[in-house]
Amino acid sequence: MEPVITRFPPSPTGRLHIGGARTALFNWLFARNRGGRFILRIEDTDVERSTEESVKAILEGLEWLELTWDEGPYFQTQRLDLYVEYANKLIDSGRGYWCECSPEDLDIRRSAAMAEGRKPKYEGTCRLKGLGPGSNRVLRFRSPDAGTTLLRDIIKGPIEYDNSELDDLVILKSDGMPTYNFAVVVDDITMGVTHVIRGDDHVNNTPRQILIYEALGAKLPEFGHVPMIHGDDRSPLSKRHGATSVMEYKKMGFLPEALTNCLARLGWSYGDQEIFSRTELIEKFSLENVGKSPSIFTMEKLLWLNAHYIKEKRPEDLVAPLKPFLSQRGYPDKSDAYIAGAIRTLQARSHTLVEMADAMRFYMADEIEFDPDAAREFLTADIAGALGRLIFEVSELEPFDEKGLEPVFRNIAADLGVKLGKIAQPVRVALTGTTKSPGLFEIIELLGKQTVLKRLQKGLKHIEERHSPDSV
RNA sequence: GGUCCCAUCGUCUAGCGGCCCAGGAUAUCGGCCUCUCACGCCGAAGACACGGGUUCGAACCCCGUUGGGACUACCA
Repeated sequence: MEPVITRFPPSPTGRLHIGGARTALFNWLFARNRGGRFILRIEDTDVERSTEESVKAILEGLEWLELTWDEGPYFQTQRLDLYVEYANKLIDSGRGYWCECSPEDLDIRRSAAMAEGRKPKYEGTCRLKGLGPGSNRVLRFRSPDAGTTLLRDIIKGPIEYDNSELDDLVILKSDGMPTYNFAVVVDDITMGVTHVIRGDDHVNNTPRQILIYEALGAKLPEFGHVPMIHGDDRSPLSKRHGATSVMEYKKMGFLPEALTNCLARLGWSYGDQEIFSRTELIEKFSLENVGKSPSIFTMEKLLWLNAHYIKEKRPEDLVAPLKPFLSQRGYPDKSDAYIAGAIRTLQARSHTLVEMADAMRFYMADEIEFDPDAAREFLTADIAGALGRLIFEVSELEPFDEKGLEPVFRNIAADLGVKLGKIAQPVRVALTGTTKSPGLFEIIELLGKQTVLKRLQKGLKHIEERHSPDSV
């Protein structure tokens, strides 16, 4: 069997967005699954809108998702000779001709046709003029007037088009640049692409492209059109639906494996399985299991998957990805081991690295603030005695660890005839400033005796000040 | 307007004529666990867009309707 070659051809006019990332992922997975090659090609023939910054942003996104390419990035603007060469082949075989119609003129004729209820297609005005190249002239592809073109789509099945629906499309613009439909074909032919896996929005371009393949006498690749991804109102995904670019998800504290897993399951499925490791994805991916209907992208599943991967990772492996979020919050530096320890207690409680970094404040900051509501409810006079005894016993405790801590608390609670929660909550507020946190004993051990005693004393002081006669 | 595509719980989906009065996941709600919050576990509610066919039998096949989407550029 001939080796599989797939490609991802973004146009550098923006960031790598969710839809593009999924297309890239599918191409990458398909190539990896079949032991083939994956090519990255930058389609920058729209010189007006293409930017180098976008190229960088797209590469950055692909790299973050670890969608490594085997060839490229190729740039279409560096392959212009090739398009001219293939255009000449078309001219020589009578399938290409120069056209002098001005865009303005065409516009007028198009809207006139629309207004009269006719098809707004190019009428072939310059077909027989026998024009040569010249300024303000474009090269058009001579499309057949009759017959049909069949697209055998791996995902959607066979689709037949009447050639009469297709008009003579421009293949070389007046600035000498090739148009999309022509450049793709030339590139895919010359790069040996065997499988064109792309978004649904290209289905209707495909018959035109097939016609060009045929006119060039080239072998057709396999086509697979994956359904679009929409926003929650079923309209195309756009900024108003929230984050659309892949790197925004990194900033929101998502792990690349979570996004990858999520994207893979948008449109593709493997029975009832939801969680896929990278190798599993490569192993199990196939175009046969790609669905036909468009899907809506929401963050619900992504959040769940992200929580799953955060939970699953070794704490020490989370340190590096978490650090940017910690320094972003201005926390003082701590050792990696300490951070890893904090992560361990927060893993099951965090959906994103942002959440985790926020929750980590009491571990990192030197001073903590008491949440007013929490302090009012739990830092009350009736537990001052217990707190005092706790401070004493904790200061005496050696070794200072979870195992030794728990009995201390339980004994005090038992002596007072109350449940553990009765003293646990005030202590929690004193240590973390809030009523929600990881397990008390693991917090205490990690924080260390000195910090714990300091915060407990501060808690006690808060109670005393609150209840002293001269305060209200 | 024309051409093309799509249609199962709110969402992602399984289903490829009988295993389905439709399964999983997520989200929601309830319970359990418990030092709080989570996690985890258990449970509840929740869908075959509609109308016609075909067939002994249809979520699955056909036609139509409706609703979405794509394309219709010297954008890609």
